[in-house]
This record gives sequence, structure tokens and C-alpha cells, in this order.
Amino acid sequence: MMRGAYNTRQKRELLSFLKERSMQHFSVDEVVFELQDRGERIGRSTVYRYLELLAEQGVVRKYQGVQGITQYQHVEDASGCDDHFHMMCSRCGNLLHVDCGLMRVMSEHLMKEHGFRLDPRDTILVGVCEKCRAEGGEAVEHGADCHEGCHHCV
Amino acid sequence: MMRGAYNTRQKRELLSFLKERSMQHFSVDEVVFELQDRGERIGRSTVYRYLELLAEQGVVRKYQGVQGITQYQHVEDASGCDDHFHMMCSRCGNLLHVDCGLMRVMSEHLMKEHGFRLDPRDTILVGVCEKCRAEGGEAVEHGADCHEGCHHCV
DNA sequence: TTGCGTGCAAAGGTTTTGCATGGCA
DNA sequence: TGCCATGCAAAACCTTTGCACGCAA
Repeated sequence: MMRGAYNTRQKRELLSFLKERSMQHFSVDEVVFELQDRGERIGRSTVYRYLELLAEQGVVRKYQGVQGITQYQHVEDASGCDDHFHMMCSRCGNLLHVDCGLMRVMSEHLMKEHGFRLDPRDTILVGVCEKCRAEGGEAVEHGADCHEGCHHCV
Repeated sequence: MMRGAYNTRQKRELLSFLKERSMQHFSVDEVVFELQDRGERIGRSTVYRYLELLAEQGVVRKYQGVQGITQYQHVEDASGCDDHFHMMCSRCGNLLHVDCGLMRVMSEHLMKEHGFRLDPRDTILVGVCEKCRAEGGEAVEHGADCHEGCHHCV
């Protein structure tokens, strides 16, 4: 047989967790503790192993977050986040989606002119988000909260 | 006094290593082993501590590489890589510099329209470089090797 | 002489792995 | 019943920290 053949309780609980957290980002610890709070018990190794399998299958995305903690994201369908990019705020750690035409322009440019095939799934733009800039006393010109689903974009 | 006040042998050897590796990227292990090969002895903790100090001073850049290994880059002068971006090839691991007008356009766009201040120093664009694409049998349209200092860019 | 810098070892944290047991099919 | 999945503990890693000693100023 092959890996992932059995339908176990742990697998169902983890998938249920993922369903609720569609498109959201989380660490192994968050999974363990959240399921623990629900009274569901799941071993840490199981979470690691299953998320690894799901990452290979493309159900979740795996990437390095701040402080070397591996983060995972559940992608609704396989092509969910393939056409947009992610920005991570280096202060609050939040990860924002940028579905923006300019990103596609940049992708095409890097491919045509630099011979580089950019991978939106693995690339994370790092910077400081609007909220943290405001809290840090920075002048914030942009008014609307357009982080998820921006209408200002080309 | 303050940290970094003394001029020690270890510090000189590490700085010498950095000088030879200007703009290049390396891990703590690479520093330790390379210096070891030269017959110079330096403690791992010392490398960690000194690189941390240099990162605070802006002499090196610190970022998370693949597999959670912290990578460092020596920046020639403090403002060396502040105005351009880096692309990392997920196959060969090479890190390329992209000094390109479109990147600045993108920065400004993210700031004005998304309220996000992109940090070129911490952002790494991930994808597959021209060489690896060619080796992988991919059609490569772009002929010239314009990775460092591209003339095709806006 | 002062006190920062160094190196060793230990601790800290995350992730992986070995192995006996559990449970799905 | 067969064998994958699980969980525990241990191991493997990278990184940080404590502490005594070394050494630059």
C-alpha cells in the first residue's frame, strides 16, 4: 500500500482543523494546542508527518517563518495561491495575500528578461504592514484596508 | 565599554573571511569549516555572537535559508543591497542580485496602494534560475546571462 | 589590572526517527 | 490477519546561554 491509505481519527481531526483554517497560516504547535483545547488528542509526530505528506500532495504549503519556525498554509484548491504573492510583516508576523496585477507583470518580467521563473508559492515578500507602521508612528498615506483583495491594483 | 571594542585574532580572521566573500552568502558552519581548513581555530559560539553583532551593525545581512539554516551575507557597504532585490534558486541554492527598475516600481506600488513597506534587505524572491531551468529541460528564451547587472531592465 | 572576548559544555527549541503498539481495512 | 498509522522517547539539529579562563587595552 501507500502512505495516507488509512482513514484515522487523527487524520479526520487534522483535516477538520484545516477546513476551518482555509488559506490561513499556522505552525505545528498551533495545531497541537488547538486540537488539545478541543479535547482531541494528537501526537506531535503525527502532525509533523501528516503535514509533510499533505505538503507533498500540495494540500498545504510549507515555508520558513520567523525564527526558523516552519509554517504551513492550507490552500483551498491546489491552484489557490499560485497566482498571487504573500507579504509577511516582520513585526507582527502576519502573512497577507497580495492578488495584484503588478505581481504578474513582475513575474513575466523576471522570466523574460532575467531568465528566472519566479515561484509565487515559495516567495514571501518581507516588510512592515500598514498597521505596524501606524503603531510605529510612521506616516501612513494609504487609507483603506486593502490587504486581502485590493481594489487599487492594476 | 561596549560590545566589539577589542581587536582579537578571531575577529580579524572572521573579517578577513568576510572580505574575501564580499556579497556572498554563507552559513555559520561554512565559516567554521573554512577557517578550520586554513588552520585557524575559532569557536562556533564566537562566530554566532560576532555575526549577530555585525548583523546589528548592518555589516552583514541575516536571513532564513532553506531547511531553517540561518544564512548571512556580507554587504560591501551598508547601503550595498538596500536598493535591489535577491532571487534564490530553489534548485541550486544560488542567490542572485536583481538591480531592476521594476523592483522599485513594485516597492512604491506596495507602499502606496497596499500600505506595505517592502524591505529589500529581507525579501528573497524564490524560483528557478536560468541555468537550472535549462538543465531541467525547460525552454529558455532569454539568452544573455544578465543575472548580475541586467541591461534589459527598465 | 580591568573587563570584554572566547571556548567549552550545557541548555533550549524545533524537527526527525526508531520502535512497539494500536487500529483500519 | 496484514500492515499502515500512531505516540512516546530518544536522537539529531541548529542556536543560545552560563561560566571560567584568556587576553587586549
